[in-house]
Amino acid sequence: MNITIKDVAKAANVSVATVSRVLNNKNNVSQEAVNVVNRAVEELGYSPNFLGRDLRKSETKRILAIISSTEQTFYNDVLRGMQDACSKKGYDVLIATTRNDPEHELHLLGMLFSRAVDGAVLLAPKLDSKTIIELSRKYKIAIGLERLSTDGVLCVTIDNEKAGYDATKYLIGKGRKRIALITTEVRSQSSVDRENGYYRALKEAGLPIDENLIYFGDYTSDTGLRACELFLALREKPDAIFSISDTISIGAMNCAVQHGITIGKDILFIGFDNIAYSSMFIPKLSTVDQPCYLQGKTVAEKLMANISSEEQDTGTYMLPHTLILRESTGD
Amino acid sequence: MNITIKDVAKAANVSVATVSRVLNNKNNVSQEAVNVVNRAVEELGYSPNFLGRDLRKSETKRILAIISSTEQTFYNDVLRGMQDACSKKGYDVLIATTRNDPEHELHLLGMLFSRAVDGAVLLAPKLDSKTIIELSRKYKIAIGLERLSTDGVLCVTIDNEKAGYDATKYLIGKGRKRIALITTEVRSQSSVDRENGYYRALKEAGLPIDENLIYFGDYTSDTGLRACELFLALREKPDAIFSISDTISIGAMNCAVQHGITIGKDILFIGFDNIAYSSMFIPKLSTVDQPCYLQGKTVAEKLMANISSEEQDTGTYMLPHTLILRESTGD
DNA sequence: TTGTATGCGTTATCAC
DNA sequence: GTGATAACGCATACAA
Repeated sequence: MNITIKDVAKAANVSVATVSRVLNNKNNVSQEAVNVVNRAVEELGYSPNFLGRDLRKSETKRILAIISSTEQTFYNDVLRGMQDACSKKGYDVLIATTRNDPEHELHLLGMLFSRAVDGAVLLAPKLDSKTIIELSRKYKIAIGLERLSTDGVLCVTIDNEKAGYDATKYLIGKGRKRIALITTEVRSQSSVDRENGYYRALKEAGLPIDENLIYFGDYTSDTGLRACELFLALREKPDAIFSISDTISIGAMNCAVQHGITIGKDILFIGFDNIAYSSMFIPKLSTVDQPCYLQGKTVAEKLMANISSEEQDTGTYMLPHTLILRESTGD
Repeated sequence: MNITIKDVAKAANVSVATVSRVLNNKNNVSQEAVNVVNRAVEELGYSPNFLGRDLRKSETKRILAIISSTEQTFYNDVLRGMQDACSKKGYDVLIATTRNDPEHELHLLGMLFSRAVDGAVLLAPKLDSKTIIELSRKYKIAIGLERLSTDGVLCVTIDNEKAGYDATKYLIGKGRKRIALITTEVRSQSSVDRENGYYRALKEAGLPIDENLIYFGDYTSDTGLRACELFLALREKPDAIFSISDTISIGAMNCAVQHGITIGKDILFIGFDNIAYSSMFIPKLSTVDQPCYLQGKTVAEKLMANISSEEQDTGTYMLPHTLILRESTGD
């Protein structure tokens, strides 16, 4: 049998109401009551049951961060940003992983529907836009590191199109003419945006778009390996490779090194995300840095604002990115 | 105002009890009731409030995995193992990060005390053994990837002492005489165990223990960099470096490469954890593989068993590790 | 098969 | 300043 507020009340010889008041630091209690209750709490080893409290208050002070998996190291900073923002307002952050299964993502959102959390941040939504927008009308949902193709739900992200453009344009500026792209089969908006930036830069420079130089895979280093292997088998090899994630780039560079390619000279590489390992790899990888911490902090703040307000902010916010130049582009 | 089971009952013209029965797939309901209730649920867009359900049932079917941060990529497999085991039994896994703050770890355990979750797995406990054992008498707690110096709480780990011994002995077998160790200042039992294995192997081979060859830092690649820098400044440099984590090793190898050292010949490297990047680094890193997925699966299974049983399993279980040999040891 | 009534542990609203 | 007591949303024992 668990110890409840009733037991404490009995032990302290006061009513449950008084115990509750003491526990919640209300000001309309006598010092004596505070003392006697605290002593009873201590003696009984009581800790309040939040299920009762949450039920009564209809809030949990918890928000859920839904990520694909913890393998993507850059989530770490995003989550740190969320936690910092949340703890400031008395919220806790819980994390759950979808493993890229839209169905499981929906299952996790069940925690939101069933009020086990007050809100949810989708950091790699696999559900379709329509479903998400539908849900966000009823529940407190925000999207981080990503945006929807259509408007209608709070998003905090970067301008991925511009980022893809910047990276590609930089390679063009280095005199590169055959710039390959490694992207994902999954049509996440961020991937599509980065691709579009790549296309725009090529077009602007009057360079042709060569389908042989575009590879569709997943976010793993294996994809990088396979893509690079294919590229190097071409009669006309690429002189630069832009990948939409650092992990892919690292796989691709691995392959290039094995083929005796001199990275930063024969072929330039640019990745995306600026993960910790990107600067530990030899040679160091040039990449696009997105402000992970800031995006996490911002999306959490805006979500909490939505939670405690009637009017809902459904805007899309784009934070600034930065091109980081290292050895893999000869810098 | 939220839609509750009452609203559904009213709309379906049945009692709340019947609605509840339908929702929980009880068999003692007529097909007609099922139909009418489901239609009402659909129409109203009702989804049950778990706070009520959980409170009533005194269980949440959720367990909490407490990790230091999501930056440690090997947690991914551990969590996958936990999730697979849990979903099989209808449990959800929530993740929360301590950021290496024992106080915050205690705060997170508050979710357990307050019954927001049914159990918790500590994957990098920073709290002292006494506190943990104390708590585990009252709450369902298990420890994964780690053990306590004393007995008293369910642990699933590997034999870290043996693993440290195996790694060091392998280096000795390669003819190495000056084997350095990079470990952590934090006295986690796993670190201490790995160190002790290192000492035992040296002693057994009649090699002296040289304090200049032992560096205490944290789990980051920066620690590896700094340690290696110091080692290379010694008059008598090491001919092998064993680190208690791959991330450290990668930092150390980075430093070695910068100094023109030939890895796998001048100096051999062995890491720990077999993270994905260890085989992507050039040269590929030899390491100790610990069965992350299996440890996660096992600890979750045993914790759930404890949750649904009177008698508590407080044993320590050690799963087998493997030495993975790659280029950094000249293999 | 169904409905009524009770209680899970807490907070909030009263009256005192 | 304090104590009864009524909610919160749900599941279930019991009665019908």
